[in-house]
Amino acid sequence: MPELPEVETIRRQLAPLVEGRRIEQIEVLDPRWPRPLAPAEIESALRGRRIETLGRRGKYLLWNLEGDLHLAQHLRMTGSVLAQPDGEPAHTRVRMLLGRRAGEGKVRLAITDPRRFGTGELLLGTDALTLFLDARLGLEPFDEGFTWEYLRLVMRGRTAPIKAMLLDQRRLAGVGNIYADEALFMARLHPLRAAGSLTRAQAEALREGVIAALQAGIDARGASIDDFRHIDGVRGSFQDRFLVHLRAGEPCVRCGRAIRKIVVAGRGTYVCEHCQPRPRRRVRQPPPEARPGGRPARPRAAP
DNA sequence: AGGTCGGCCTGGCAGC
DNA sequence: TGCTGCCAGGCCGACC
Repeated sequence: MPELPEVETIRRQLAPLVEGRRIEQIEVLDPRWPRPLAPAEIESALRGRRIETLGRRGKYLLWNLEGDLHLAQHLRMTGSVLAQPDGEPAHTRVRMLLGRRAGEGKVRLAITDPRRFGTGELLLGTDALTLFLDARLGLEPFDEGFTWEYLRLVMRGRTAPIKAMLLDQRRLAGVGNIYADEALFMARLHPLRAAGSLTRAQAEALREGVIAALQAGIDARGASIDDFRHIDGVRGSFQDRFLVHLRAGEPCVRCGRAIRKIVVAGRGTYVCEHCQPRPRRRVRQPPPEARPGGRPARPRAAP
């Protein structure tokens, strides 16, 4: 499923192909894709516009168009963007024809999405785009502001499992199920650990694990478990380098013990319970140095 | 108000 | 073999 590394891979491949071209034709075949707009509405808004830049924020692919118009595309679970496909790919939801650039031919694009969870939202103006994104997304993991302090700040007081917090896009943008498992393994943290219980050293390890897992995913041009494809239909290779994800029963690369599959936050979760020891109690109080500002303890309700 | 769960959606596959 | 039904999960809204 496209997470930050997969969307970034698409962006890097697609940007040099589409930037500077005009959307000559667009057909939105799935009425759910542009909601709340109707296909005809989004088609007429996009037709004839020049694509200035292709960006990314979290798992959103951002088509920045002339006239300060922005298309925030989300691939959700099974979306792909294919360039110059042979014929009509299966499950095509959007077709585009991009105009010529100096000395080059036109470019055909197909947005495919078997499960039809993907969306394309239209935003008029940079302010509207920023508002839209910031309401949904926390810091970018590669932003210099993503420090162990930030991590502990957004986790402070939380009793939900650390994995649930990593998957919460409003706290940290771009991490999904694959990279959460990989990052927690790298940091030697059990996914069920209460998010607010991390020590400074553990928060530092988690920050490094998140960045290392995402960078490894980008370097391998994403993970193709089933549906994710590059814009030329080629698969990514990160699925061959998973440390724990989808490796239930296989030996841990560090200790050799069998990796287990459990369910955390309703998601299939892979863990080495030797390297990532399971927490003893549900809630663990953070150590005193974990409470910057000395936030007073919340009074207990009378029984 | 934090935390959990169901719905969206369809291909793939286990089980009968 | 062919059918049924369950599972996968990012995100959002409903509910406790």
